[in-house]
Amino acid sequence: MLHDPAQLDLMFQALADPARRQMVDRLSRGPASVSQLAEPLAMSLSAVVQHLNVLEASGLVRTEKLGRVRTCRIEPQALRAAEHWINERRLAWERRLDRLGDFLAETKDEP
Amino acid sequence: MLHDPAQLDLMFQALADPARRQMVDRLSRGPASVSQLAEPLAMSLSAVVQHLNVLEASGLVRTEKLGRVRTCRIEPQALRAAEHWINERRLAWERRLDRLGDFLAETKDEP
DNA sequence: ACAATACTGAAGTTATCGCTTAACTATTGT
DNA sequence: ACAATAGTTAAGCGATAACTTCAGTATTGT
Repeated sequence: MLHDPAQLDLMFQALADPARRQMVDRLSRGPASVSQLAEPLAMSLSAVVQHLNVLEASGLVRTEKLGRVRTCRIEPQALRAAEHWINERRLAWERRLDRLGDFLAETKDEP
Repeated sequence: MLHDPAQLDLMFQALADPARRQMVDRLSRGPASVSQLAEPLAMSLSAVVQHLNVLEASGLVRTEKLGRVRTCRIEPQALRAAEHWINERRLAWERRLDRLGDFLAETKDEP
């Protein structure tokens, strides 16, 4: 259920923005509140919340609110899905190159 | 030289569009001309060329023109760089979880 | 030489993005 | 009770993105 093309779309779109990638990077070192995520970013808290919503909609980040603080954490399964998409394409290409190499090697010294 | 944040930015931005991912997908099965790339896409050839330029600027695709046909192929190194970025963040998170698990296991049955 | 092919480039349009400000709600600390 | 903290929501705005059409340029096949 993670290969849903619509979800993949949201994930890559989410990763396309440098601020959002910075947020993911921060979260890869551990959970954080919204203000903690915002702290290194040169933009309003409001803007950060909007980025966070994009990340959450994409499935890359999950958040949980306790009292007045919203704690955010990475969803590794979603990261894995994006990773997997790229990996499959790259491997398909590289396997193709290998087969081509074999073919050339076999054909080289023939009658 | 592949971890240049600007290049990473271009790559993720390039992958954010479904049409461009479809083009990358097609190219993962082997080189193709611009028209071949355009064929399954419901848009003008001109639009495809624009997408292709984005892909090329990002380093994900390399093209070469012979006569009147431009042949496009995937650049696996660039794909690997994007893959790597995601992988590092995911692993950082998972290692963190592991350490946390170890800590809890050690602390569990103590005086 | 002429027509068809395979792009290329510019201009214009519409929609979406990434922000800002401002006003608001809910929780917590004194 | 009051103020400070933490986040939310809506409106608006300028910039960019994803197209379109149309007019052009090389190349190639007949």
